[in-house]
Amino acid sequence: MTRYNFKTTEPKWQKIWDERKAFAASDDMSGPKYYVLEMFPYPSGRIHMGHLRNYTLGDVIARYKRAQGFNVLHPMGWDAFGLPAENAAIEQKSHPAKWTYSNIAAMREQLKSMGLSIDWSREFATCDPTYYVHEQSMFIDFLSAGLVYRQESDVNWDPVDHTVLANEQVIDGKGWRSGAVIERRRLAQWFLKITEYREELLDGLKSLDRWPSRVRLMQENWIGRSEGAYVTFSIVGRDASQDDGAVRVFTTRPDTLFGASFCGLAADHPLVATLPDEDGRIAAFVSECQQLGTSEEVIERAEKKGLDTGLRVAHPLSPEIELPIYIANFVLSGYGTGAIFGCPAHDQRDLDFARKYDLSVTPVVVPTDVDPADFRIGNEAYIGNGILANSEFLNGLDVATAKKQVIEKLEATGSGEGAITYRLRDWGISRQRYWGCPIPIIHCLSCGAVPVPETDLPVTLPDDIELGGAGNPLDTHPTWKHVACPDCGADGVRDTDTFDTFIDSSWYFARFCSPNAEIPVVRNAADYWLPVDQYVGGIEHAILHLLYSRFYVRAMKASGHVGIDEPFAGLFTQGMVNHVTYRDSDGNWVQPSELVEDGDKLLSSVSDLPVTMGRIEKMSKSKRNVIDPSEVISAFGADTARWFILSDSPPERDMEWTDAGAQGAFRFVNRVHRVVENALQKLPQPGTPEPQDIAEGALVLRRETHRTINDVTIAIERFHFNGAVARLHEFTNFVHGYGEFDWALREALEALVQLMGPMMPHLAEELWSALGHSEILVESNWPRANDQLLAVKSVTFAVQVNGKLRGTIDFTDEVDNTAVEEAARKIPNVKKALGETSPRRVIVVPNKLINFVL
RNA sequence: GCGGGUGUGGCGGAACUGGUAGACGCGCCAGACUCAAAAUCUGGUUCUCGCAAGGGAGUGGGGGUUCGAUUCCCUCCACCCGCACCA
Repeated sequence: MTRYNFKTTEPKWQKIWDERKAFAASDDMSGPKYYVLEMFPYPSGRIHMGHLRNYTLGDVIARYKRAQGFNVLHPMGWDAFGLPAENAAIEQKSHPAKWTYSNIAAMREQLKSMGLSIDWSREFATCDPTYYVHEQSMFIDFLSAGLVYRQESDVNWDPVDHTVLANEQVIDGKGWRSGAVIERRRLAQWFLKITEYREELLDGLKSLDRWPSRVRLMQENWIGRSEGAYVTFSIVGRDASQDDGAVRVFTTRPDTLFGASFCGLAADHPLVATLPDEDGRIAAFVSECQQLGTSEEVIERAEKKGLDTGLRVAHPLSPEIELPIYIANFVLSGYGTGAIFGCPAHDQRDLDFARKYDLSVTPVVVPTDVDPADFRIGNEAYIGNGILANSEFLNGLDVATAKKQVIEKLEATGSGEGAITYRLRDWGISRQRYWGCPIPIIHCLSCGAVPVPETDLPVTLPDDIELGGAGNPLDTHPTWKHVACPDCGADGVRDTDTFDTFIDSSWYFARFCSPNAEIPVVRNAADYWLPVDQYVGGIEHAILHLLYSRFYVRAMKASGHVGIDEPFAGLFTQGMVNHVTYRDSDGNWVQPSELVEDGDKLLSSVSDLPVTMGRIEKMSKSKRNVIDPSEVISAFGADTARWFILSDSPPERDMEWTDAGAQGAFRFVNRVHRVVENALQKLPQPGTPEPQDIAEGALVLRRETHRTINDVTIAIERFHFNGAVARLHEFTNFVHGYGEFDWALREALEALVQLMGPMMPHLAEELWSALGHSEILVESNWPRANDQLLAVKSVTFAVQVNGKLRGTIDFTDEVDNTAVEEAARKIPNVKKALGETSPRRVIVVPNKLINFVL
């Protein structure tokens, strides 16, 4: 018997699959389809463990569904535009396209070595003009559908490099390359009206029952719908009919209006600029607020601070009450109106603020079981439900009714109205960068922004560019942007921005349905294949990519490109791949490959210093705890890598990559090969009919086989791949003990090989062929469990006294409750525990357990 | 700060709708084979008391519901993730 040689076997089967086009999705659209998609990779140059995990998970599903008889679409492409290519090009004095395409070639080879069941004939890269031409034409479609507009918006501007920076390129307020202090600049940019679909996007989440609930929740929070009211406070001593005569606030708690003790303005609220500021105190406070940063986290965590503007507003419903206006650092300018009224008794931030500035705290909602006269607010705001008090006409009402009535009153007096606001803002898609899809617009002095005519598409990127200089290469290119206006023929200028790369990934799944079509999407192909039945990817895309894509298909539907609302019917979010970290005694990170054993100590081969093991962390270059999947594949084979990544950890959770685990998987690969090879001579020919008489021992094996088929099938359906792996281990151990019962043994081994096929496709193919099959495994059908063999024959009852286990009894056939009780009482241990007393109750759970309650 | 998640042997983890906690793997221990090692095979492995039969404790801590709780409820602790344009 020969040892299994993955080095020759794996490429052999990859070649055979390739030659047979085994994974090409069929054009015959009559049968049931299944579209499996993993998030396509950014071509960084090498695959990492995250890819290995992602594509293994997707491949298990794809292979399983194919065996179940589905017409499976499982494509692969490249999210090929983006900033890293530009950075690499600058560093290597090369061109982003060259870098990108050579990375694609390298990564394609690596992915192929994993043995994925991918239809490579549909591959494309988003940086290819044959892809992005459709993006440009759809942008023009969206423009005519009224889903696009242009507006000034803030960007991070690097005054030294004359360039716009992404947020991640701004470190401590300075440009990452130039080190210059970053300015906020307003540039005219294109926006997609995602807010037009906010209700639908929110509503649609309810239908996505095969999405993780936390992703739905994150999107829900992101959209941030809140019901409340606008309330206008007129400024004492100013003309309320003028813009600067009143403060308009948004509140979700209009019921607490009588508990208001101040108004707060965001630092960049328009009113702030109109305030007299002789001593510069306001300017100083505003700049302090702006330095705080803009993220919600920072603002919410910061100490609540304010500055009294000296202005007073009148309470809209009792004008005799006057409230101070503060500029407050915890008021967000981008949300609501950028102004609030503060009700300290019922909002923690407002309470912290009121205590600091000694403002009044009047409770207006009192818990039902407390006398209003006794209700005091300490250091915690009361945000619960209750009955209104100290609130004139609202007194005695519950919160919901009070909200309704106060809104009616505000509307009647013209000082406010009920409203719904959202946190979601429109999607700014202009990027002042080279390596992206050019925005197909020509700016003309007399005609304005004119779309490039369909016949002139694509607008391609110029190749002769200078990267790394000052400014955007498209803008500084001598000729590229100068073109005639398509409408009037006068001198025009191209839009020199490119699309946000999230646009590229917002419709690629639709393109895979008809990847070579002259139009973006062929309707009947899209109608058949979409939506994606199972999408697999990282949780890091929970909001942006997934929300943009959900919006994008709605926009595509509005312009007739597709007929669906939701792009991804099922979503699976995988966990990260972690690894222990090592540091030497100087604190330098040490790679696993640099470790040397010295007795029971570890040394670094680089520094010769002792090494200690640190935390288990996400693989990252900076912590030097990266394991290269390609090295694993060349050392142990793809099947081992796949098997290990599927075993142990549930796929949605973070997993730890360990060398020992990989070794264990490798041992199992060889063990399965050995177990099957050893049995081969004992087996009857494939296809031998089931014998009439079957020995009791063979029946036991058959029952185990069919239970395994059942368990593994259910485990795969539920994405419990670690459970499927464990079950196959168990079954292999079981089969290994059998040396006879040849017909049943063949049945068992065939099931084993088929069940492990989605996970270890090469070994499974090899053994399937060794078992004498002429057709390849991927063309065989998934095994079916025989219900008769699944039926429970023997059962074990747990016997408890007062919930404590005192013994077990086995029955070879079904029994009734009295028989169980009778048998249970005979167990010596039980007898002892029961003593002379008769139990108060006897609880019997069929086929499970009997419990005597004393 | 707000929102969400996780917590089970030495380790990764299993346990379907409340029903024998620790499947399966790693590691470790013992044995077989071997001149020896590796590989392989067999058995054991939650802690604790006990020679044993058997008992006690045990799923982050505390409390509750129940005949019975890893599972449901309350509360506390620890760690992790998200919170605006980065792929």
